[in-house]
Amino acid sequence: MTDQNEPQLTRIQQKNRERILEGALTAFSANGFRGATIDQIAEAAGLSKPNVLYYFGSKDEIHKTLLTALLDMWLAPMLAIDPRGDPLDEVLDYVSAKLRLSRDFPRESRLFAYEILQGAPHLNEILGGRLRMLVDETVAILAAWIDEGRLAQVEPHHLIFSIWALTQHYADFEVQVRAVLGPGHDPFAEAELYLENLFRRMLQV
Amino acid sequence: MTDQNEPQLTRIQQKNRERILEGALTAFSANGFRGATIDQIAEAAGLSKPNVLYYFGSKDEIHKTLLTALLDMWLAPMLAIDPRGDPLDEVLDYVSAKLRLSRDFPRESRLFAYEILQGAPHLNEILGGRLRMLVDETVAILAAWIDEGRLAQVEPHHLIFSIWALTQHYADFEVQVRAVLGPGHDPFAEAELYLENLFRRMLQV
DNA sequence: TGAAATGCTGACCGAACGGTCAGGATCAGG
DNA sequence: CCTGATCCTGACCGTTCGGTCAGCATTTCA
Repeated sequence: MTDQNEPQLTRIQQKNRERILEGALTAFSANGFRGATIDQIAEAAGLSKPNVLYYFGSKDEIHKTLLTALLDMWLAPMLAIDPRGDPLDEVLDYVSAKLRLSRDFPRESRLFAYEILQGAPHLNEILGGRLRMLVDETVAILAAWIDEGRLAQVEPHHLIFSIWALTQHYADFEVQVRAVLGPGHDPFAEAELYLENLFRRMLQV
Repeated sequence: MTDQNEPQLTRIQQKNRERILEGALTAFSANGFRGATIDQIAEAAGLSKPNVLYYFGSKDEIHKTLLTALLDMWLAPMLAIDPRGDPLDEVLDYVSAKLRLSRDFPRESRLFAYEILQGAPHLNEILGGRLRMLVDETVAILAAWIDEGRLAQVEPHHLIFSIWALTQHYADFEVQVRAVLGPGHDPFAEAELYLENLFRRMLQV
């Protein structure tokens, strides 16, 4: 039972669609949806503009495809939280994993940031649907831990928000972070230490 | 010695420039620089497009004027940190003030977010210049407090980043926050409690 | 090997956009 | 009331952009 949603793509289709999405990720994350042009995407992908539109019907479709394809990667670390694990370790692992995503996939982070800033025109139903359900499950786990006295009393929704905010900040506002720190700093390495300290202090009972 | 940088504006100039900046703030914060059009700005300001360009030479000039005019408001709470005050109170007051800015001026917050995401093309020299100096001063205050044992040992730069990240998140990602929380929540009121708790736990010695 | 399917492109289109300009309306103040 | 400065606009311009299309090239597979 392999995934047959997109009925078999040819070798060329597979390669070129991938190239386009890769180029589009660079373009969209650098300039936002309206700021990026199909020509930019085409050049980054090494294809002609009409050829890009041969594989994806419109600029919008490329954008939508990118966003939905990336959502899973973005949400995966939250799913990895194990209700049977040690509460503090689980949260700290989540923070660490999310920070690594920011470090290794800043373009993806910025893509989402643009989308949410814009008012999430493409993700609106997902935010209030799948994402909200996923968060609710995680909130339930956290609430149980707190009830059992294994985690300090904090509001679980906002705990999650704070993890998102703090980790994504280092990708989305990287320019600012680097400018303020000046040269000779490794923002992500420092953030790792700082955030572990922060959440440890806040969540230890 | 009144501020005479802009040699006296007429009554009409003053009113219309203000209208344009107000309309531009709405347009830019909703769609980003490239996403906003001069026509949109003109309509929001209740003026014709050529008239907008009569007061500001270009779209870019409007944007730049907005950004620099807003910077002071945005940085003011950090300047209000008093080295002679109680360390924890001072930090918590700063957090609270910054969160109020997010609540009351979300458009301004989003405007900056777009600018930084873009790579800060208009603010680059400010980020590494005035902002960095301002942060360095605040860092010095925080470091002194930490040295004196009046604040827990945390890296001051990243403390400031975390305040920015956590407070701005509620303005910039408001759509996501509301979607995940669902109806019947007051994100900012909850955030106030949560963040005070967070920073109190983290910073108390 | 040949023909059908797939892949690709140059040229082009219409709309949107930033910006200009000539000239008319309005206002300030002597 | 007159005049010069300020204010405002319709019409227009060149460019950019998303998207189309006719037709040629290449690949696939029987």
